[in-house]
Parts: sequence; structure tokens; C-alpha cells
Amino acid sequence: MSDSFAHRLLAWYDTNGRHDLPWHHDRNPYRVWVSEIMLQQTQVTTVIPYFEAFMRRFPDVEALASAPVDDVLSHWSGLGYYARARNLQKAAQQVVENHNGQFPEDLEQLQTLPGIGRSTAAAIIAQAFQRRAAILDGNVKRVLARYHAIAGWPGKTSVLNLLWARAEEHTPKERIRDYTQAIMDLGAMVCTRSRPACESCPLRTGCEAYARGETGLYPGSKPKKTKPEKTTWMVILQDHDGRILLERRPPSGIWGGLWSLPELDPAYGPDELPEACEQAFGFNCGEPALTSGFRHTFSHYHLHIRPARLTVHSSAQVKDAENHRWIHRDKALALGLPAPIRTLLTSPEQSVLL
DNA sequence: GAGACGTGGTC
DNA sequence: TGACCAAGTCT
Repeated sequence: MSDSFAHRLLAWYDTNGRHDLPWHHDRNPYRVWVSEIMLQQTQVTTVIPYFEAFMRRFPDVEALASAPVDDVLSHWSGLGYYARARNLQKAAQQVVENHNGQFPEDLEQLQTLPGIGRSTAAAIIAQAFQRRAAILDGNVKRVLARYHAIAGWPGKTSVLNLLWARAEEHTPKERIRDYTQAIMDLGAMVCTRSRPACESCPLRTGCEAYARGETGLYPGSKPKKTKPEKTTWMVILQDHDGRILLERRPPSGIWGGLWSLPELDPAYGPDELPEACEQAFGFNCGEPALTSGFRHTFSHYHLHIRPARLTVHSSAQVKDAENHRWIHRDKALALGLPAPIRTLLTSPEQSVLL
């Protein structure tokens, strides 16, 4: 039912909303889908340049499906959550092979594609097919939690279910595309996390949190936990030509599918590194030169990185040639080597800014 | 249910 | 400076 909530929101959107984002032009399921995946946990201003470059290189689902995976990853460099890029291409291949190149128009079917969950599927239904579907992203959660004074952290299933129920309730049958954009815009521009602009909010009347003067209490915050500390070796393996070894990281885990300095088990002591390298790569190495380690903070843990530089004595081939490559020192320096954290690559030729 | 997955912005 | 968060999904 399109209640007063939806009407007030749409009236606000008509004069105050964002109507000119790149994915609003030439709107088709492919462009909507790519934008929705890029926008997961990522802000609009960050996404815009990536979206435009991505569309130039992969203008349609066939182009994406048939591209080399390293090419897809290189266009994702710096965006983070690289599983999104891998899933994006897998999904493109499924659309081409199983759906004749056309995106399914059904909520459940969309969710069978990798990387598409309930909210993204609904966003595609609403934005691309203009059919009624309720979304519930971070913006909508905040708006609804405040409007209905829904207490508790939205990560909790019970709270999430309450929010979904309200989202369904407010979603209108008419102007579904605009409504979907409108409620996200309100969350991003007015009903912000800190210092919301309640005085210019079309939903001020009826907002329970505002009436109580308690907008700061909603949505409830996540339970605090101390971040675990992890440690790793990152080795700078150099041969007599000055070349440095890179390793393709496994598809899952941190920086999945990207290239970086090889990592070794932190259980090895400094003295055991030559032996560990011999086992892992097949090289006879000299004594490691250790430089001071540093800490890199991620969403869920602190990573203590210990760089170790070793020189390769034997000129044998690398053991696992498929997943290792040498790059020349000049190139390595240009990429910022040997600072290990700056050596992430989407292919040995391309650097990633971190 | 809880943890993993990234980078950039905010306070 | 560091905790917290952002157009979530997968394991």
C-alpha cells in the first residue's frame, strides 16, 4: 500500500533526490546489477569512477562473461571485497549460459546468482524491471529504525526481521523505482548516521525517534569486540638479476585472486625461512634480512606483517610456475616494493593503490 | 549465529 | 589515533 510515508518521501525526492548518477543513464538490468554490486558496502563517490571505467571495458554481460579474470580484477583494484568481482563474472557466465543472456526477472531466481542476496535482488527488480520489491540496505535500515524506534543492532536476526517487515509495509506499488532511490537518498543525505538533518526531513512527522529526541539511539550499535591480532611473513625473494617473485593469492581469503609478495606460515622462525622458501618455491636461499614489521588494520583483525628479504642462489625454475612470476626490480620499485603492503597486484603488470 | 571480506570517510 | 561505519553476501 502506498501510504503517506511513501507519498511524502517521493515528494521530497522529486526536488531533493539524486537523479543523475551514472547508472541512472541507459538503465538496463546489466548496468543496474553492476552498480548494485559495486555499491555493496561502498559509497557512491568511490564507485562512480570504477563504474564508468568498468562499463567502457565491459559494456554488456557477454563482454564480462568472456573476459580474462585478471582483467576483471584489475578493474576492481582498490574497490575492495574482491570476491564481488569474481562472483560478478561467474554470475555473468551463468546469465549467458543458462538464461540466454537475459537477467531473470524473478526475485528468487536472481538470488541464485553468486553475489546477489535478498536486498540486491530486490534493488534490481525495482530499478531495472520496475516491479514492486522491498530493499533493505544500510540507509533504509537507519531510516526505518528511527522512524519506528526499532531498538537493537540490525545485525541481529530478530531486529532484521522487524526492519524487513516495515520495509515491505512502506514499499508502494507505484513509482517503485523512484521510491527505492528516494529512501536510499534520504538515508544518505538527510537521515545520516551522525547529525541527521531532521529539520529538513519529510518524515519528521511520524518519526518516533525524533519525537522522543532520541535519533542517536537508532539503529542500535554493534556489540563491541576486540580485534584479534594475526601475524604473517611476507618474503621479498630476489634473484641475481634483481627480479622479485610474486605469487597469485588463492581465490578465497584476503585479497583473493590478486598478486602479492609470497606469504609464509608465521610459525616459521627467522632461521627457518630459507628452508621454508626451498620447500615452497624450490629455491636455495641465503640468510634473510629482516626489516621492521608493521601493522595493517582490517575490518575484523589487525595483521602484523613481517617482511623478510632473501636472495635466491640457484637459478632453477620456480616450483609452481602457474602461480608465481618474476618481475624486474625497476618495475618492483615503481610499484612501491619492497613495502609489502603496496605490492598487491591484479596482474604482475598492474599495481593496486592501497 | 558469527566471522570473513577492503577501502575510505568521519568523529 | 583508533573505533566505527558504508547501496551486503557467503561460509
